[in-house]
Order: sequence, then structure tokens, then C-alpha cells
Amino acid sequence: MKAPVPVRRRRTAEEARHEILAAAQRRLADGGPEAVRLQDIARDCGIAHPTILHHFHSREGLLVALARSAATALNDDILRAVTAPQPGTAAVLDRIFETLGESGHARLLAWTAMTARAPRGDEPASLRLLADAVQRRLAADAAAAGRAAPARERIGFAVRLVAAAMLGDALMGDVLNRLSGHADGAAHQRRFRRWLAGELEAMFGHGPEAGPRAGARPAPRRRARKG
Amino acid sequence: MKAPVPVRRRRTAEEARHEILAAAQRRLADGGPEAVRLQDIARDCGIAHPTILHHFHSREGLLVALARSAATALNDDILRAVTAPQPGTAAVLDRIFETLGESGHARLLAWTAMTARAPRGDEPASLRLLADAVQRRLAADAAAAGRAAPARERIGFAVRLVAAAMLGDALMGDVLNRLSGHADGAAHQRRFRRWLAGELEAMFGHGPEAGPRAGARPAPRRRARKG
DNA sequence: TGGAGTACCTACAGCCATGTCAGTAGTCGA
DNA sequence: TCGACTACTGACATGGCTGTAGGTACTCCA
Repeated sequence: MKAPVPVRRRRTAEEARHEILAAAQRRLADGGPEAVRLQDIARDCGIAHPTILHHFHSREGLLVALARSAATALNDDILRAVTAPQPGTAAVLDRIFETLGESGHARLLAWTAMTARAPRGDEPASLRLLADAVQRRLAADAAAAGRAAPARERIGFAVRLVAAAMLGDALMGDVLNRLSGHADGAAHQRRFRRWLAGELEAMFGHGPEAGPRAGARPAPRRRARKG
Repeated sequence: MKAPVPVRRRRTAEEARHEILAAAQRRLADGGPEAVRLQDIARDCGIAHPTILHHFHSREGLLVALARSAATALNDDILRAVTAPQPGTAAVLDRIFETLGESGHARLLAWTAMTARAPRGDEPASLRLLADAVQRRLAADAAAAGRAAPARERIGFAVRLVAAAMLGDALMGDVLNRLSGHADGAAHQRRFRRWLAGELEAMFGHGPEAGPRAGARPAPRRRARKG
């Protein structure tokens, strides 16, 4: 009845490490930090737990690797979300939020921060790169519209604001929803992101009316100014 | 040499529970969730670990109590920060950030969210109350200045934005600093809060010039408008 | 002042997660 | 096809953490 599953499946070391990390990430994301147990991860991967130790030397080694992989994965995701072909601000926020929330990156990052297992600052300063990208785009748009480009520092702060807010929201969105008295969390969070997108565009003289008012309108169509 | 420390110190049950929770909170705040061990907490309190079990029945019981106490403590802190006698926006942000960061409430809350040990929604919707308070103040200020009061929904969103951002910053500020390429984290975070305060005041037509520009000025003196 | 109640203790039991060891079985090159 | 290499395994050792049992001492009240 049961298919003759090969008793052993042999992977390359890299494959094995990757599978194990993925399983560990899943465990961490939806079970909290205490759920990262070698035996469970091993079961998820269909291997014996000493194999994990073989590849990562110790549980601590696995956790460090996990933190590193989380950081780089997050970097990649963020950069991809921004480098993507000219989406609206709201779309960017949605995409970042999804990445952070659904793939558990926010949790990974939070856990990383909480346990002080942060990788040695050898990762690229991705938020700075991100701010650079945003600045370039805003400067181009401003030039096209005959306005002055926003100051660099404000852009940096805004990026940080969005990063912190999206992280906080991805991580503790449901708590915030409860504290706000909102029953339907997801919908409210979406409207919140729409609103934030509008405010950001207004903040940088980029919105449909270039005024400070944006309200909770559906995502403003900023492409109109260019077409 | 060693002072004749009383071998046993007898507390009321409430005192004991309180001490234990405080110690547990400290452990959690600066050691991560895996650092909440009965034996360590007991040592911190100068008691034997079965005493903790006597008061909380099990480790899980302690954790649940911890989550509850964290939620109410955070509520209290937030409300106190806002109910306080008319501080500037920047001061409020600083105070909330401190509460969140230094007393480890952000970490407690994050852990609560991560392990899905959230207390049953019986806590007051403190963010809603907070938004109410902010709305009252803004309405009064607007009336005094002969302006229209900001819409309720925008205030709610702004409160949520600030909450998420302050949580994210308190929890993962150093990570954000590294990703932004800022070496001196604390100073940058402070300037960031100043900037955010300015933007918020501008956003609600409340700043010194009521314009969208606020930059990184030192906290605007909005009391001038009233004196 | 004696007894009930309970905060607190020491000692111990059991469990479970990490880590070790010695061996097995795929893979690859000579 | 042989040998080296290594991914992988089952069985076991170990340590530490939670939880139990039974006793001790403090407090309060009749």
C-alpha cells in the first residue's frame, strides 16, 4: 500500500541546509521561538535530527544561520519590492507588508532582535539603498513636474517610518487591531496602508493634489500626472 | 561576613506574584523568550522555584499571567503618557518610546503576539481611547485657531501609525539603524522621533507654520499659539 | 496559645532536547 | 570496481528544566 519510499534520500550539503533552514523558518514563524526544536524540524524534512547537527554543528549554529538567512532574504525582498516596475505607493506598501507578514520575515527579524543574535553588520545597508532608490524616483518626478526635490534626510526618515510601521504592523497587527477596537483586522489594515500611502505621497508633494489632505481615498492614481 | 539574611522571607501571595512577574518580565525583556526559566526567575527573587509553581500552578500559568500583566501595563503606560499635562508631540513620542523600549513592553507584546498567548480581548481598546483623547485635543486646538477639526478616521490611522512605528522602532530599532547605515543609533532614533512629531503636527495643520514642511527642527513650540 | 491555613523549603522524579558515537549507504573519481 | 568521502542513521549519553511530595515555619484568629 505504501509506496516504497527510499529509506534514505541523499541531498547535496547545500540542498540539505536549505531545506532545513526553510523548515526551521516555518517552525519559528508559526510556533514562536520555543518551537524551533531539532527533532521537529528533522521530522518536517524527513530526516533524523543528527543530520541537522551534521550540517550546522549545533542548534546554536542553526539559529545563527537562520538569522543570517532571514536578514538576507528580507533584504532581497525589500529591494525587489522597490525595484519592481513603477508600482503605486500603496502597492509597494502592500507588497512589503505581505512579505513581512506572510512569509514570517517580521517574526524572524523580531526574534533575531530579541535574542541579540543579529548578524555582524556585514549585510548591505539595504534601507539606505532603498532610500537612495526612492530619492532618485522622487527627484525624477519632481523634475518632471518642475518642483524642487525633497531633502534627502526627510526621505531617510520616511523610509524608516514605513519600515518600522510595516514591521510593527506585520508583527503585532492583530494586537493593534484589538486595541483599536477593530474586529475585521485585515480590511482595516489594508485601509490603513492605503491611507499611509496617501499621506506619504502628500508629504512629498507627490499626491494627486500635492496637498496635505489625502484621506482614505482608494489609491490615488499618480500616473495620471505623467501620461 | 555575610549578613544573617533571613532564610525565609514571607510575602503575601499578591506581593509574591508581583515580584515573580516582575522578574519574569525582566528575564523576557533582556534575554528573549527562551530565558524565562523557573529556576532563574526564582534565583532573581531569592526563592525556590517550586514557590513559583505554588503561585502560578505551572510555567504556562506564569506565562499567561505575564501576558495579561504586560497588556494592562502597556495600556496604563500609554494612557498615562497621553493624559499627562499637555506635552509637545515630540515629548509624547519620546515617552511612549521609552516605555516601550526600556521597560521591555514592546518585547513582551511581541512575544505575546508571536506565541499567540494573547489575552482574551477583555482589555480596554486603549488605542481607541487614545484616539479619542487626541481628537478632543485637536478639536479644541482647531477651534481656538478657527480651523476645521481633522476627521476622526485620519486620527485613528495616525494613532495606529505611531503605535506601529514606535513598537517596531522599540523592538527592532538597532536592526533598522544598521540597515540604514547609522552607527549612532540612539541619536538617530531621537532625531527620527522629532521629525515624526513635526510631520504629525504638519499633517493635522498643527505645526508652527501649518505647512507640510517640518524637517528635523527641534520640537516645535506649539504652546506659543495658546499663550 | 493552640490550631488552621498557607507561603516556602529541600529532595527527588521524569521528561525531553541537544549532542555523541559508531556504523551504513550513496556518490564520485581513479 | 575499488576506495575515499560524506550524507545520513539508530541507539544512547547527558544535562537541565518542569513538576511533585512531604515537611517547615510564619501569620492570623479564636
